[in-house]
Amino acid sequence: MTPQDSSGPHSIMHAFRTHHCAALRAGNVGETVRLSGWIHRKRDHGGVLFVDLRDHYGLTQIVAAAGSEALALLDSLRVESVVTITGEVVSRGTEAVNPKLATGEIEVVAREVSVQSSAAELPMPVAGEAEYPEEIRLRYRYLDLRRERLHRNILLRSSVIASIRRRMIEQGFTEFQTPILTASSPEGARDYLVPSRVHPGKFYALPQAPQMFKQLIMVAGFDRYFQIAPCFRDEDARADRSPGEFYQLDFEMSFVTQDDVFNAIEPVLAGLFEEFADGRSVTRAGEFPRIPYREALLKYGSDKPDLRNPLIISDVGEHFRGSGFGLFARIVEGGGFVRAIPAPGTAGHSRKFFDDMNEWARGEGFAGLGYATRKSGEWGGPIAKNHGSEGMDRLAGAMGLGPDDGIFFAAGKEAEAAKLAGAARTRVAQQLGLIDENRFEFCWIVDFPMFEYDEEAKKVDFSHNPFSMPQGELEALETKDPLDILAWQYDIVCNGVELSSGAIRNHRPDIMYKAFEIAGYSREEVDTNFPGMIGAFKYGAPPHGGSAPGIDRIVMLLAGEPNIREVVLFPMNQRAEDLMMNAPAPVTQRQLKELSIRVVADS
RNA sequence: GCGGGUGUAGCUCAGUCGGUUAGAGCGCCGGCCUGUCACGCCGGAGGUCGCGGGUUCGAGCCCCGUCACUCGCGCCA
Repeated sequence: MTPQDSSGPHSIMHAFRTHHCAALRAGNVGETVRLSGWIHRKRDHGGVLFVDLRDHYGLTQIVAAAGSEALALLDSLRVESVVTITGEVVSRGTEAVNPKLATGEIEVVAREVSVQSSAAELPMPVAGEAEYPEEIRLRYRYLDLRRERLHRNILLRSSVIASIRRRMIEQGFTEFQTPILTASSPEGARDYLVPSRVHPGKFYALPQAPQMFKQLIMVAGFDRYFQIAPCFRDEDARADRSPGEFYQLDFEMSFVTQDDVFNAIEPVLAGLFEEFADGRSVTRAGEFPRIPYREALLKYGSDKPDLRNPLIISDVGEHFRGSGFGLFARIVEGGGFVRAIPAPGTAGHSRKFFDDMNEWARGEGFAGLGYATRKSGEWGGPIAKNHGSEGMDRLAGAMGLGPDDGIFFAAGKEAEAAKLAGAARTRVAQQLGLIDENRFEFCWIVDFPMFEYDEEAKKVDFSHNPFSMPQGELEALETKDPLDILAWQYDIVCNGVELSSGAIRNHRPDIMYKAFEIAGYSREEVDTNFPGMIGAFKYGAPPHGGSAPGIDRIVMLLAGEPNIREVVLFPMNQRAEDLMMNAPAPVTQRQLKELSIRVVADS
């Protein structure tokens, strides 16, 4: 660690420390050492004062003896003051050993104390694990970051990024940097704009992702690009989505099929997660399940299914056609859907359990969640009563349920039924404790539809990424119903968290013009909006594809944190404000004038 | 933009049916204590009950509005 470690007590003392605060052991007893750090806790016994001294590495107990100058000085300092302590390492003796501390066998008797910086009364304590309001945590982020949990998360993040770089390079990838000041893209999320001084009235945009650039890197003849890439999107926050900015493991490969991309990245992700799994199991590389988009919506009610959840949704509408349960019969006959979610082993659950689920569904904005109870094969609840035991038996048989398994029902138009069924599947599994927290379950969602019908605009539009290669290429675009065309597009999902979406790109101008034509865009519009890319593709572009797993979400999963702010050093709040730096903030008239900007007061 | 939750001491929270002077723990300040490690003990300071309005003899509590934080929906090619 330091040159003094091996050279004994008579070496030249460093100004601040000979050891860090997790270094000293029984073997150092008798040495004179110097430590620097924060006063983590003080325990004043009158005749003797204990101080836990903390730095980046850990804690060491300092003792100040009765009547010493050290005691008087330390006693006068508040916790979180920064001090340098010089003193002798002594053994604690068997009774006083603290097994919870790496340095618990020893303590340092303070002979000399110098104050580097004294701390004012704290707005939030550093020691301990109590919860504090987000606003205070963000405003005093440097204090929050001193706390053990956050400190550990940020170090984990650093280790994860280092591991990713190593693994990507091992897979033959090369890291490149792409521009931060670039052009606004008409598709996608709202951009962050940056005004141009030299070009009044014109704006740069911060990249939502280096999408265009990485494709151009492939056109430029490089192969296997990656970047730990900052991305900027002006979208509202979620627990797993930072407002403003986030980082992606952005990568792209040339001359690849979808399988080639999967084969390249599965070992990176599986290896990374195994490295930091800390005892939790991880889906093995080469064994990530591939679930078609439509199947995911049916079986899991979501395009980002949590495969730790064993419940599978069934489409049971046909069972209710002409049924005595009129509500479902009418929904099915009107072209709607009924989806069933198993509630295994709920024979002993109270009526309240089922009613509470219905209440929850209403609270989420749905019409309601139906249910049928079952105990030793006997059905209960209004749906079963009206539908009849025989019909219920057939339905449960088709779902493969046992005599003590209840059922929840989500009914409505296709999208609504799927969404409710998916939310209910998650909720039921949580309530019944069916989700194993000690697993990382990866899957690919594949075969996304290329187009969808936009009800609002009354036209066919791209359903996800307009630059994906349609399956069947030009022939499919020219011969198939657009709504039946699938794209070479895929998402990586882990434990119900969407880590990324990616695609085999459309590298052929003729196919691109045709795809945009189906979505109602002219050749001229394509040329105007995407000049860099469409222009480049005219001079020989390799088939290529890639993806971009979110770094923040990966660290969140590995750290077991429910909120992305816990794995970001200096996050913004939900309204995209940095409370510590006070951003965004007004700027001077002079700055605005230089940029030819006039701010108009709004409403 | 919309919906749910929260808002009482620096921090975490309690506060009964609307009732007299709003409490506790931590922290802070003062004092005591030589083996603690979430040290302990005694004492003290500290409150616009988010803000505004209303109902009432009386509001931390009820009503209306508003603000802040947060979770979700929309949004996120």
